Amino acid sequence: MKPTEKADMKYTNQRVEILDFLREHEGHPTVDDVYDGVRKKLTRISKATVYKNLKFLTEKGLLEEVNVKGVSRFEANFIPHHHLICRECGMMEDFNSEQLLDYSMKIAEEIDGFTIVSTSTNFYGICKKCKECKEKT
Amino acid sequence: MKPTEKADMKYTNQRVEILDFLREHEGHPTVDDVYDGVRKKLTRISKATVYKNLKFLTEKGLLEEVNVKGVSRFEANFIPHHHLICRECGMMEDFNSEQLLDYSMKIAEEIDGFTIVSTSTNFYGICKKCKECKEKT
DNA sequence: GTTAATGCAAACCTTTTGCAAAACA
DNA sequence: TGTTTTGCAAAAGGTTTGCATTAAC
Repeated sequence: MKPTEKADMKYTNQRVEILDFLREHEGHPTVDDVYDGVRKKLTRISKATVYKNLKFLTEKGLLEEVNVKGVSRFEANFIPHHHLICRECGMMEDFNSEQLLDYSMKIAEEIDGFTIVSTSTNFYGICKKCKECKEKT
Repeated sequence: MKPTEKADMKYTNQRVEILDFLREHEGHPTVDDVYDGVRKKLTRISKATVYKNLKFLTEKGLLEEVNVKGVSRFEANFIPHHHLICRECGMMEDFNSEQLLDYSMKIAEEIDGFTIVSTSTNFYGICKKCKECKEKT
């Protein structure tokens, strides 16, 4: 937990560990991933606490939430980026393109009646693994 | 139901009504929206049937599924497009930009190990309604 | 000391599943 | 007729909530 980010909230062990976990794991962890990870340090933490904190921290703007196939995933990454999403297995990977961000935001500026804060492009397709699997059959 | 689209499947009343409903309602209906809509014509349809068909039709490629705030929404719109999503109320609106699609697909072609089929950019922000609401307080 | 957060269990909501009956091709 | 689909109810996730206890400030 960096001292620079003193948001208006109580810094409980649970909250700090959840934030730290997400900052150390970039792979879009699910709630269960966070729960399992944090439980290694705080063995008595409850899943409800994880849920409550993930929601709280998302509302505070400290986390981003994405939903793939009905499951919430979280990230503490503040650099805007895009996603590669596999239509087969739901696998999700970050993908960076400064150009595309710039381009999207330029288009966003021209939209009326909607104040755009951020953009994110999802690239849907088939990942290497699933493609190889399919070719075998 | 257009006769041009004879996919390899049985055309039950339920299935046809679900497809027709989605073709007539462009506002990203939820499962419940579809259920309520279709039930006006087929009063005895079950929600399980709606679920099964939405999944089936999505796998057949006749529908697109998007997930906002943990709830699935469906569309029968085959023209690729983008979305304006309100961070406050979850409201979702279509947004078209041929330029952005072209640009994204051009970038997609350069991605290794992932076969990109389509792209979709989400513009996150605050809709007019929510903005006015917030300004009042 | 006051306020906010935790942990537990129960509740909730969305989605899936199993299976006998019915509908389609 | 053979196969797929339906409808019902039950189950299975994922997520939220209520409330007494505990921790933070």
